[in-house]
Amino acid sequence: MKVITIKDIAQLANVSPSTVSRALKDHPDISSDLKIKIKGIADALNFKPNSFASNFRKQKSQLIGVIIPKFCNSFVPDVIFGITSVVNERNFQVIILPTNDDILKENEAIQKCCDYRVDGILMSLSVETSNVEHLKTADAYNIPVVIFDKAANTSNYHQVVINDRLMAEKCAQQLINENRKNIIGFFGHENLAITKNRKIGFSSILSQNNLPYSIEYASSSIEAYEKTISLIDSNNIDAVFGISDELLIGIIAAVREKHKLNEISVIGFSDGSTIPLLFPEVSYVSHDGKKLGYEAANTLFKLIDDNTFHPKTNAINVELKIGRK
Amino acid sequence: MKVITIKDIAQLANVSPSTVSRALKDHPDISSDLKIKIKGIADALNFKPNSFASNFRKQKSQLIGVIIPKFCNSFVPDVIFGITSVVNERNFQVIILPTNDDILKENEAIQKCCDYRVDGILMSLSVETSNVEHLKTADAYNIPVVIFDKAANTSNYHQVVINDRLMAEKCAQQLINENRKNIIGFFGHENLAITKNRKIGFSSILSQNNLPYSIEYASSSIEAYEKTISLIDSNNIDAVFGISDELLIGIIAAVREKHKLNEISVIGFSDGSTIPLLFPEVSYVSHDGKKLGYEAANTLFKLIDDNTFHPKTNAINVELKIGRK
DNA sequence: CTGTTAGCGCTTTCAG
DNA sequence: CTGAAAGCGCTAACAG
Repeated sequence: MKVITIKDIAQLANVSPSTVSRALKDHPDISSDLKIKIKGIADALNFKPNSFASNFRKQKSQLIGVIIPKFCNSFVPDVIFGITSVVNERNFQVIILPTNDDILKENEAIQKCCDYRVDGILMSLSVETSNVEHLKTADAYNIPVVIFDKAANTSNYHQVVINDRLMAEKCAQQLINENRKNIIGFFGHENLAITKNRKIGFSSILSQNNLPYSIEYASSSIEAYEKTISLIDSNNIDAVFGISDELLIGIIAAVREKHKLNEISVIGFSDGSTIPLLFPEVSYVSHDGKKLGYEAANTLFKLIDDNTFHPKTNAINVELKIGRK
Repeated sequence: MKVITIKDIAQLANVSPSTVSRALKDHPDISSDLKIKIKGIADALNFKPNSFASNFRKQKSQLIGVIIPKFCNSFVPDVIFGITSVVNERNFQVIILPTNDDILKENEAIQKCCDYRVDGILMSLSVETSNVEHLKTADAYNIPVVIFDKAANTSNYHQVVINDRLMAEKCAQQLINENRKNIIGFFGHENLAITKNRKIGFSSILSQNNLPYSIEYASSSIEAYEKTISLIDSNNIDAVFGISDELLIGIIAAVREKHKLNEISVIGFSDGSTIPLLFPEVSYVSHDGKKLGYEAANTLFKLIDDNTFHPKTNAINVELKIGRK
């Protein structure tokens, strides 16, 4: 079956292609009679404009590039869902480029976005990324960028993050309120601003209160699980903080296996999709990925619509939900 | 900063744009001296071909449309991850179009894929979709389609699914081996082939063995949780089957709250990302989303490369992992 | 081996 | 109010 173009309609209507183009987008210059006629023909033939061609002509792709390290857990998919909702609303499409936490792939992804002439980039940094120099490529193509979630501590780009430090402080404060005395904190990769900021918040409050605590690192559920198991065996811990759903799952698995769910307080950052229903005793900072996605995408569109908009870091509000004991 | 085009390079090299185009893609007609010269200039100017333009010219987008109902859980993201790996490997990009389980949006999504002239469509059906007539649109544009996971029971499209019926049979058989007598099965939306097939498998084995069982439906963790709570209160159930991670989480939460984890056997379909670590006592059919994604994307590329390839439904192998008691 | 030319489908001045 | 013509950046016949 042949795909209909503007030319075909023009021939049938005995007008020029430009007239068809104008009529179909309700250009005021075209008489309403002609509009009706042309639209009738277009409908009859089931004409759909080739958005590829029109975007090419307009030198915009109507594409937003989303660069992420991984799909892990439900947080990232939630963010993507939030982004996609906003982006589709504006009749753009999202292309997703995972970097697998590899800075080389991150570079390639930025380049791909430029090759595809995306109209904007949303990016969450890989653990290997300590500066954002490689985004200069996007600048050269005048593509606006918003960094979300895994951000840089200093950057000249817009950033949408959650208030990591403050919320980690609240977690620590909660453990103090519960009168915990022997606290462990599990964190992710040290390169990431979210690790740094959450660690600062967590540590500072405990130090101020002269409470002993120790810092552990883990990069998977299993690792967090194994470390927690041995910590429970060797120390008399009474509280564990986990920086993400992934680590919390390992921590909880270990605490449950050791039958310590009533004695050890577990707290951390979670999207609230799984843990609260299964373990209502766990307290968590509910970081809603969708909300972050909405915010990041909206910020990007502000930038697309008005490139005089000034770069800033925008922390969205999240809540600490106290577990039921 | 100006974006470099082939023309710029042609001027600097004193050759025609077509020569540049050919030289850059190692066309055998071009002398190697000239190739070196042209590539040198291109590198020096940091030229990157506008893939948008070249795709337009070649009438291909290098885009694969992925139409999914939701992002829920980690299964779908895993599938997308699998798809993206294969697709990126081939230098294509993925665009994701969520339908939110709405058949109207599904229609729109198909149309969007056509508008964007994607080179292939991977699609998982919405719960509202009972036939695949609307895919005719894609046929009209000669866009190959592969349906994955949430498939139609009869269709003329390629399908990549897991062997739902067989694996549900194995689950039922496992409960029989465990000598369970009072079994509940939780299923999702009745429209979906995966529900139908898993229900048939589950029911047939239990019926054959003259075991009583009852069928429940739930569309969220909470619903499964609430129904399980009241079933435990009112019946003397000793086993619960759940069709997905989402339902299993609700079921497990209820069983745990009622302190019945040792008495009630829980079994179902899961991606194995969360449940096994937290609840090693649960048996599950490990349906690996990545594998499904790889398979679906590879099938699509076979179709793109060779459109004489015949439609068929391809069930990938999965495994039942028995929980530790 | 290299250049000329036309054109992918659409939009948008410019001219009438 | 409508048409003619140019062009987005690249590719590929065709010609030499």
